[in-house]
Amino acid sequence: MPSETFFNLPEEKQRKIIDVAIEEFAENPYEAASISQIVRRTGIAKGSFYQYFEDKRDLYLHLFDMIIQEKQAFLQQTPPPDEDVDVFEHLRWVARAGANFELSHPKLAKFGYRVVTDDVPLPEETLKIARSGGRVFFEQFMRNGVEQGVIDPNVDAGVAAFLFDLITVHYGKYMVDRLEITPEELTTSERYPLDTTEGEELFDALVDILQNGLGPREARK
Amino acid sequence: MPSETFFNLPEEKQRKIIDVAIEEFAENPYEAASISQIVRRTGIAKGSFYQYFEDKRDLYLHLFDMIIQEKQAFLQQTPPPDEDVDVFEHLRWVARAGANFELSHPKLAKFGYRVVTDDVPLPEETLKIARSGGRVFFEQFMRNGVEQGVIDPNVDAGVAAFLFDLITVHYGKYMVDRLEITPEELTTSERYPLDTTEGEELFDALVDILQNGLGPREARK
DNA sequence: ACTAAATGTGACTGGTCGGTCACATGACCG
DNA sequence: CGGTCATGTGACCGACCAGTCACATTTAGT
Repeated sequence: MPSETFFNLPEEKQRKIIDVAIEEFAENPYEAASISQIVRRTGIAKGSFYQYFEDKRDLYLHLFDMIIQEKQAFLQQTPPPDEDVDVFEHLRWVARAGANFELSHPKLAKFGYRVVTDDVPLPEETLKIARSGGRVFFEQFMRNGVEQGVIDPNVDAGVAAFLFDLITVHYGKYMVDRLEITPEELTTSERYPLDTTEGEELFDALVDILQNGLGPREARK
Repeated sequence: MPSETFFNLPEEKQRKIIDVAIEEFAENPYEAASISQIVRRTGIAKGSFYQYFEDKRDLYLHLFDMIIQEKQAFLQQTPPPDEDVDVFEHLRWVARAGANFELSHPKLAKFGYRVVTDDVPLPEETLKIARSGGRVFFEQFMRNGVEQGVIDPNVDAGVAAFLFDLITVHYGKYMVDRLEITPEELTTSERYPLDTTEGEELFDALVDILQNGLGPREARK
């Protein structure tokens, strides 16, 4: 936890420190991220930094908490569809919200990505939740779908959840590649670049594959 | 490229160095992996190391080459099915071969995983190939499937290739988790732990989802 | 204006790193 | 033997790191 001294700081200074720190931890693996760099780039003295934070890990944990909160706030901004709507509609929302977050907060997303892939000094329990959280969530998801009769009960729920989890973590990055969205567009445009015809089509394509598979369609519909 | 001096070394010493180095680069991000550690753990002098390799990067590149070769040799050991076999059968082979490699060479797989996720000093072109290679390969794969009539031509090939790529990179790890395979089993058992009934079922489950989707099946077959 | 508490500062410590180099040891050959 | 050429060695260099601390500066209360 940052010290009270830190929270007494003018808000602008707080933000500057946090922003620079997030950038540093987004661009470098935890071990390589450098406090010396952070203080250099914020223009504060090393000693001041250590009056705000106990140590490197303390800063890291604080950033993690902030990002969790920011992401939750972001997701609640476009609330999920009702529980009883078609699960595929729900899945579509999850994928889209995740991708939009990645695009509108690329630094935060990069940070989050490192949390689940790098070696990082979070409490063991937190790590487990962050890493398997998706799977647990999606297994429930599958049960809902089966109940609704829109998911075949013979499908292996674990494998499906594994797929969903991968998708939420990686689909945003894929879309950025594919739509050739430049960093400038991310910061300048007001609307989310995925809320376009092209973007919607990509979500449709994904959900379609998951729903109907790759096999030929003549037999159905 | 390692110097001739290195290749003149007794084979056992070469292997020891390589093994320790792979372990170091598998366990740590490139920046955090330490030459000092490597020479400490192999028991050679720092100076000797720098007679074998130009620098850290040189060692890294050499390891990368070795791993590529080893993986290719491994894959050719169980050759792919004929080109004209059902693409889903082919996909099954790809996923299975990848997962088996991950299980029988966990250190190499970890190393390879870092290549595609970490920041790593490979030549730009090599990196691009390593990272997008899967997608390009799988797009061809999709074309074959459409020709065979086992893949619906309306499916978005790019999105499907994206899915395949994710799967080959991550499915092995998922299976190890799910089957609760311990590290000992990996080193002691002679046969690949995935060539079991349970393992086969997991491959079936995956291919089934990709082929038929998650939707209810009454309408088909 | 004086004081005391809060905040700011950067040189410094002890450590690790990648990489070098002057020198020691060994192997082979006459 | 002596000589020479390949190989081995570890102290050392400069750079950077996380973290500390004695001191300087600012702020606020009186």
